[in-house]
Amino acid sequence: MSVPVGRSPVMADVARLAGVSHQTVSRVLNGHPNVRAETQARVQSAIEELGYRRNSSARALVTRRTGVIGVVAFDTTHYGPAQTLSGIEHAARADGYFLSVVTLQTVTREAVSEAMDYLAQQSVEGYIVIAPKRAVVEGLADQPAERPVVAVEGGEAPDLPVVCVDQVGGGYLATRHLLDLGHRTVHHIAGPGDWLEAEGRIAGWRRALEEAGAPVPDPLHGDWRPRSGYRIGAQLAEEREATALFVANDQMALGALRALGETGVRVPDDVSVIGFDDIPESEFFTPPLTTVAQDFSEVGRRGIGLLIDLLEDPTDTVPMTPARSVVPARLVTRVSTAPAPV
Amino acid sequence: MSVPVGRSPVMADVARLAGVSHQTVSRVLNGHPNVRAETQARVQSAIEELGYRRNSSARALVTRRTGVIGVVAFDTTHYGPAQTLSGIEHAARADGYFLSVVTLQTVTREAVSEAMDYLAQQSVEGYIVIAPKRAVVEGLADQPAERPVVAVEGGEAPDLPVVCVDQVGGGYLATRHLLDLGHRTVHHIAGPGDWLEAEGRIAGWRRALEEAGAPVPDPLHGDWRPRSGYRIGAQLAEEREATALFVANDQMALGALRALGETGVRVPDDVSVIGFDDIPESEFFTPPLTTVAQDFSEVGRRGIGLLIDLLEDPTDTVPMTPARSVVPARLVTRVSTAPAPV
DNA sequence: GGGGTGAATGTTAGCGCTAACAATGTTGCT
DNA sequence: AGCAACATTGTTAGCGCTAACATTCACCCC
Repeated sequence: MSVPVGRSPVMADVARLAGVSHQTVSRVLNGHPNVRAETQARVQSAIEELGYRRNSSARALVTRRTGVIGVVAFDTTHYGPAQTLSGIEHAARADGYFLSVVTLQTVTREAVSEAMDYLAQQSVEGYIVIAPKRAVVEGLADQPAERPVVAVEGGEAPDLPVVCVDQVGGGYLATRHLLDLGHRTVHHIAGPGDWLEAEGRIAGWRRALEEAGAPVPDPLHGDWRPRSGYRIGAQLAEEREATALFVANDQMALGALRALGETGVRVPDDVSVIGFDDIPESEFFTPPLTTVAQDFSEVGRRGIGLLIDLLEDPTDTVPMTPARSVVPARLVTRVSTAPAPV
Repeated sequence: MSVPVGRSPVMADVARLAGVSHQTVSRVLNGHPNVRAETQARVQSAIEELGYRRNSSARALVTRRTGVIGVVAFDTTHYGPAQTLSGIEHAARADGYFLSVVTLQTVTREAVSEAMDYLAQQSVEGYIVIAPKRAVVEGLADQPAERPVVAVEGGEAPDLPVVCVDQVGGGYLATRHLLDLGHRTVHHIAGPGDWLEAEGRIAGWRRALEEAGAPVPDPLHGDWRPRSGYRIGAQLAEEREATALFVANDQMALGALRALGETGVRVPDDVSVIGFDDIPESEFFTPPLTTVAQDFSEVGRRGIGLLIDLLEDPTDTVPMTPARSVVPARLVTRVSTAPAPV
């Protein structure tokens, strides 16, 4: 008896040791109700004695379920995406699913569909795609869709279940905050044009300005990175016109802060600056940055929740209007914003 | 003919359409040499016509290979770990492996072994464990080790293949840089005591000081986060003793920079500050931070390389001295360090 | 006491694939 | 021509599991 050498134990080994059929072992493993408590205990201890572990491939082959969710992520060096991924991972594990992750260098339609193809090789049951660009979301909707897909940060994706942070609301919140402080208008350093998050934040900013009857300056587009914020910030500092600046993310805000500081523009005395994301560093910028926080973990959780609903839904029908879940943004007030100079 | 409805096509369907046996289809799929070009083309087009995709579970069942590598990561909200994960992911995909990731909230021995257990359910072929704490590495060495494990950032793990950045060298580099600028000694804000990276950086710092015959102040331990750097920085500013400060990561350096600035200590005129990590933000700190860069992607690549060697090594013997790969650190000079005040 | 009921267990048949072997056809060489 | 060697294809068995059905047994009720 004891532990067989040479190969790892299979169900039949456990069955033999426990003096039952392999099917009874299977029943114990799957929590089937009609097994005598005494039998169950015998099987259980045989499992432990042998260190038996069920072969997931064999199981998947017959159940036609792998329990694997494919995730297409990108650019996990940024705070937001990394946090979202982490939220997805925890939620998935809590529900007993495994995650297979592909991270993309470039966020294009082709790269995404290639990644999904790669994941399909592994028989994932469904996908979560972090889709921050319009082109990606549209490409996603075109896909043959053999398996459920949930888009995260997919803006107002028309035909796809989506979870996202309320970017428009966040942009509105930020702008409104500055207008409430008495600024005549608010300039905006935006993200790249094709990013949905950038679009949403612009929309919220514009709405707040229009609602208040304030002039709407042209938004200035950066590339999310500190350097672009620095460049645009330097330009604004030179023009000496803006008194309030809404920057579409904290990294660019950092660059802008630095450019302003270097040219002798005081923040917040001369210019108020507000960011977006609330990265851990922003509390310690010079000066500490007022910003808009997003609950990325919640986005991940809801994304997984939505996908699992789709996977386990017994009715095979796709609902007319795909589910849509919007997580609110939150204003975090620190030092970089102050009443307009008189 | 055409696409069968109701179920996805299997190898037999392709075989029928192409007029061959299913085994020939298998041979084409596996790139077996002895298949006539014409047959291969016929099979290929049948595959495309049906949209056939090989069932990975069935394949894994018979080959006993899942092609899945389990990754135990933690705290992917920090720059370094997130970057490392990304490097691992790209390298794995390039070699045709899939990644199943578990991220941990707490880095304890138990959490790691639980995570590995979870991954074992999915029949991963091997593990990459990001093991930044001594306890974790030791726990890893105790594991039954049914499958290969590679530790990343595991310091000088005794009995385990390890890939890590040369933390000692990096600490030495940073300290040496400050000593070369004429500072009498260098104070150190270290990471938490049980972190291997913190230990390594301390060791390098200490070696550089001792080598130069400089006094060795007590290292002050933070928790990697900006706030702790701020607290310790404020304390140092009050003491007015240090002229050179080596901070174990950029986030704490940011906090220290802020504390110094608030108390009127000028950087680098009064105090030089050097960080570690070279996060994207550090170039735009006030002032731009001199720091030590780590090539995380390279770490990920080497980690996967090592593991795959282990997986595909035909000899089953574990080498006497496990492989060990050390990636050098690199000094990035910016504005926050300057010659000692006279 | 007999038959119906349901709980507990066993037996059998695949899931879709690859490995091993068997059976062809094809070539080159004596 | 005839045979060996090899290239090409087909046939069969089985990986380890679960679903479906079959069997056994205890129990209950009229």
